[in-house]
Parts: sequence; C-alpha cells; structure tokens
Amino acid sequence: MNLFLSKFKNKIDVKGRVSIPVSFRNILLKDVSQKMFCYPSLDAQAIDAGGQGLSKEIYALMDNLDPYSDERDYLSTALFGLSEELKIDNDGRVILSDALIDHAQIKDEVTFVGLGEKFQIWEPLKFESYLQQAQKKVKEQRLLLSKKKIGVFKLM
Amino acid sequence: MNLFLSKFKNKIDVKGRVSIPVSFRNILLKDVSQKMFCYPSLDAQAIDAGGQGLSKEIYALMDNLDPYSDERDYLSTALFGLSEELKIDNDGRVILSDALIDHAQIKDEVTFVGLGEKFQIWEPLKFESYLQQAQKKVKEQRLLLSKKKIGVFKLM
DNA sequence: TAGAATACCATGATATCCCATAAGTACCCA
DNA sequence: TGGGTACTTATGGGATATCATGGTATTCTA
Repeated sequence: MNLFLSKFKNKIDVKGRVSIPVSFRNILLKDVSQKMFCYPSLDAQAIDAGGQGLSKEIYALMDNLDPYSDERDYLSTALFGLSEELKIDNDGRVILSDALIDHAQIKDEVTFVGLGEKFQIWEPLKFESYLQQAQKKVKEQRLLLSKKKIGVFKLM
Repeated sequence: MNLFLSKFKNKIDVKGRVSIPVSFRNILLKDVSQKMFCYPSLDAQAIDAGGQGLSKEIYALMDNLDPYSDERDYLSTALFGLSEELKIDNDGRVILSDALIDHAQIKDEVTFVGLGEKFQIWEPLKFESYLQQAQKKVKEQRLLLSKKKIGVFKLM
C-alpha cells in the first residue's frame, strides 16, 4: 500500500513549473497514465491531487447523485469544470492551471501535503495556519475521548 | 511477538543522522519495507514510531471516520501530513524531518523509549521530566486506591 | 513567424552510500 | 580467573548519487 505522506515546500519557476516531490511522483508514475489528476478542494482553499484512482473516486461520487439535481450540477461544475490531468514532464514537474492557482491563492511557492490516498497543494502560509487549526481540533477531540475512558493509568 | 523495550539515548550528527538502537532496528528490519514509520504523538511532545504495522493502524483509525467530514480532514492532515516513512540506511540510521524535530523540540540528542508495540523519540530532558511526572501520578493513584480499600492489602 | 509549450541540459544542495574508528561486549582458552 | 581476541554498535567523515531548480534549445501551433 503506497501512501502519500509528509509535506514538502517547492518553488514555482517563471514558466510556472513545480517539481512534484519524489515520493509523491513515484506513486503517480506507477499509473499507466503518467498524469497527475487534480481539482479544487471543496472544503479548503487548496488543490486536491492524486493519481488515476482519485479521478475514479470523483466519478463514483458523482454517480451517487440524482442526475438532474442542482447538487449534481453544482458539483460537476465545481469539480470537473476545474479539474485537470496534468502531464508530468521528464524532470518530474507539472504546470498548474490558472484556475487552480487562483482557487488556492498560490503565488510562487507551494506546500505539498500527503493525506494518505491523495495529497493537497497549498499556498504555504495558508497551510501552516490550517495545520495549526487541525492540530488544535484533533487535540480537543482527543481530550474529549480520553475523558470518557475510565482507566486512570493511561500514561503515554 | 517482538516488543520495543527499554530506553536509549543517541546523538544526532551534523548531517542529521541518528542511530536506531539495535534492538529496535532489528524489529523494524523484519518488515519488507525496511522503513521506520513515524508521526507526531497526539498526546505528547514526542515522536511516535514503529514499523509497517503502525502505519496500518493509523490508516484504520482514519477509516472509521466519515469520508467527507471536517473531523477526518483535520486528522488526516495532522497525521499523514506530518508523518514519514524514513529509510533506514546501511548503518541503521535515519534522518528525522524538520517538522518532527520541531514538534518534539529536539536538538542534538534523542531518547528512544520502548512502548511495546511502538516506541517514542523524545528530547532527553523532556522525557526525564515527563517520566518523573508519570511516576508521581502512579504513586498518587496507588495511594488513592489503597485508601479506598478497607485494610486488607494495606501494608503500611 | 512569433509566442508558447515541451524537451533537454547544467548546477548546487542535500541525501545516501561506503569506509574508518573507538568504545563497549561477548567469547574463548590457558 | 584473567587476559586477550574477535564482534558489535554508535558515530564520524569523504565520495557518490539524487533532487529541485534554473536555464537553453527545439518543436509545435496559431
């Protein structure tokens, strides 16, 4: 099982090229397509990305919705309208579309963040503040859980 | 069953390398991956680490949460985003990521602490004070318990 | 034919590999 | 039991490979 893990900060050069971190790249290049599938994250000001599997997942998600619902219209516009299959060049770089860059408010640097089966691309500062928030929420959640436990000897 | 036991203090060299204690290393090297999986401990200012099994555990933890919930997003960011699969070199060393070093406030020395199924990596002084605190808690708890008992096993 | 997209090459920083050494430990044999 | 020898292990350092990134050349296309 290959997971996208860890985070990496890379630069976008004058031509708009970004190196995909090797560990991520190696997972993506196992697909026949040799592409990086990506679309605007629905919840965050970030780009969701992954390999072939991710695009299938999105299709499946769409299939669950009523064909003529507003929901579906909205989703398909928001997702497919802005989703891309980016070609990975020989040096392991991609060029993000203007629409995606705009959505994530990216300038000349990005943070790649592993989320297991997919990863996200963030404007570095925005990610750091999101990360802090995430850690805070997780901690709160943990506290809630641990209070429910009756055991007193939980030391570590 | 192989357990991570005991504690060891090792140095981090100028290149950022740390030797994994042999007894721990031997357990890790039984995995095919030859990697050390680690992530920031949710409860302590330390790094949680282990073999392949630990990553599966994390993955399972995530699977219990609603795929499109905020909860899941936060947890996967806080965990996967900061976790690493560190390669173990020929001399049994690894290089900890900046994010992990930062989380555990590590400088140029670390203490490896066996916790059975997994182990933790601490800044040595922080661990010592944590240990004292933990021992104190245990003592208090014992006292509390013994007072509740009506004599039978009260020795002093 | 100009401008953009793509392929190709160069370089510095850093990670990885390989070897050396010193301190400690186990082992052996007289 | 003592003393020496062979391992093991943590740690240091130099050589080599990899990766991110900048730049140039070539191809495509409008």
